[in-house]
Amino acid sequence: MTLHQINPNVSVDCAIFSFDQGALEVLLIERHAGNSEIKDDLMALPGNLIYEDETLDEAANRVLSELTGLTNIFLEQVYTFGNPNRISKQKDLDWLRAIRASPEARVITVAYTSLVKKENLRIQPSSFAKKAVWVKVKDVPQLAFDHNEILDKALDYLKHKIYLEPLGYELLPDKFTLAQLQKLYEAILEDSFDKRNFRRKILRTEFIVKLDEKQQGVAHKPAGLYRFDKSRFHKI
Amino acid sequence: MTLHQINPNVSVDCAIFSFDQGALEVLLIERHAGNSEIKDDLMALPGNLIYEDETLDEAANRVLSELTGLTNIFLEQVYTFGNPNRISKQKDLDWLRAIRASPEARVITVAYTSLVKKENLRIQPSSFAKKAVWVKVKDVPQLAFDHNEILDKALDYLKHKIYLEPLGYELLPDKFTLAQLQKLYEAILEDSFDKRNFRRKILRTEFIVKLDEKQQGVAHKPAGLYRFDKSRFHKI
DNA sequence: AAACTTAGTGTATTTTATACACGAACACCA
DNA sequence: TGGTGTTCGTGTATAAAATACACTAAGTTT
Repeated sequence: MTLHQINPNVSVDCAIFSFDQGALEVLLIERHAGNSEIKDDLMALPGNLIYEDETLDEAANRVLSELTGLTNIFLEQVYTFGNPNRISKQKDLDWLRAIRASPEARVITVAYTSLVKKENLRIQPSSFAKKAVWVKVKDVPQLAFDHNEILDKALDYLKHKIYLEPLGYELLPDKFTLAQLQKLYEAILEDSFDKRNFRRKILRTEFIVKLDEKQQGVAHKPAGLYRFDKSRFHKI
Repeated sequence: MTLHQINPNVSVDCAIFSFDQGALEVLLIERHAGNSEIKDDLMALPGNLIYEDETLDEAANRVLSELTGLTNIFLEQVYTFGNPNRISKQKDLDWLRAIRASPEARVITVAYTSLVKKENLRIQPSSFAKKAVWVKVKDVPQLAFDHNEILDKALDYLKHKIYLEPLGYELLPDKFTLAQLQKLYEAILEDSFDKRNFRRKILRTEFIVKLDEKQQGVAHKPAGLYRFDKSRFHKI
């Protein structure tokens, strides 16, 4: 392992979303400051200082991977937060003193976001993440630093983005029902839609294609399964 | 004047747009490194390192004001650029050595953008800006650092944003014709539209309202003047 | 076989997008 | 003063998209 010099003034934070049982979730870590005695610490978005020799995108991937074990995630930059007093809660100050070489340094942070299919993932916290947990967005508690604000911005970004691209498939299993897809849209946009109109609109696009398969093991009429056709999408 | 500590790792850059004679323009500065002998230097977007005790938004406003004299501009954050080798052109290195305390420091930069009505402005370059000039976006030459890339990103941001809000009025005089507005949309979106359909769409919104006045001094049928009604807009 | 639950579908109406061409108003010039 | 040049300003028909709305079908469970 090579040594890297750390830039004390710039960090990245990642808001990673998944979708489970009709609700949006975000990945949070429980901080763990080695042998310090901080109790009941705040949860946080995975994030850390960047190295001098990596791009911001690379930093986001590395930090996410170090803290949660997630690799090869396509992260997108959302916004940069640089309020000089974004580090002011006592628990944050205590924590920085426990783990940082320059705990007093002003840090501006570049927020990244991504969508993942929870089912495929094995999360393996390490570094200063004691645990990494999925928390329903509706149930997110007070977080470290300005991470609640970062989370809100990432959610706004999602809302805008879903108008431009069919994000759905990034959060759902490879085979999914239209009801699942509709619930996902409803969760992201915090709205609800008419089933017939939603289906018409989705199927008009022609890159959500029907499979010759049905849902299994449900106590009612099974729904047909669909998949996202990437090649058809990229043609447009 | 109070003294401020400079953060050597973080800068802001501003892409300020205006509209004149049917073309989009961007404000560039000619760099001026005191008594150094750099010749034929590259032009740049107005930008500089931030102070430790200001927010990023404040920094963008201050820097813009110091370099160009523009004040009270509503700047919006666009994107953050942090490639470790974004400073690699010889002219940029020479210039940093002439003006910076830590010329070798890695700098990540937060890009901001705004739209201004050129007619109302008096531009007064100072600090290390020898001159500040409006350059047609189509004619922008090679710029310092990664400023061409920043400019492109700001233009993309504009294109997206004009779908969401009627940006037009920020770039046009208070009273304007629909033909001017249409040219503005065409310049930003790099497209052209049917006059009747464009008018219909604009007037449907109800916050572009007709005045009881006509264009003066043109050698043809004078166009009616319109204005943007902010209060009607904010109701929606 | 009846009850339960979600799946899946069609039609009518309104709104928005697109395509397209000509007379009207004014300034200028001969 | 009448003709020329130039941009202004408008209407209609067609297609596409958005919205509102309710019942039968296909399975499982009891």
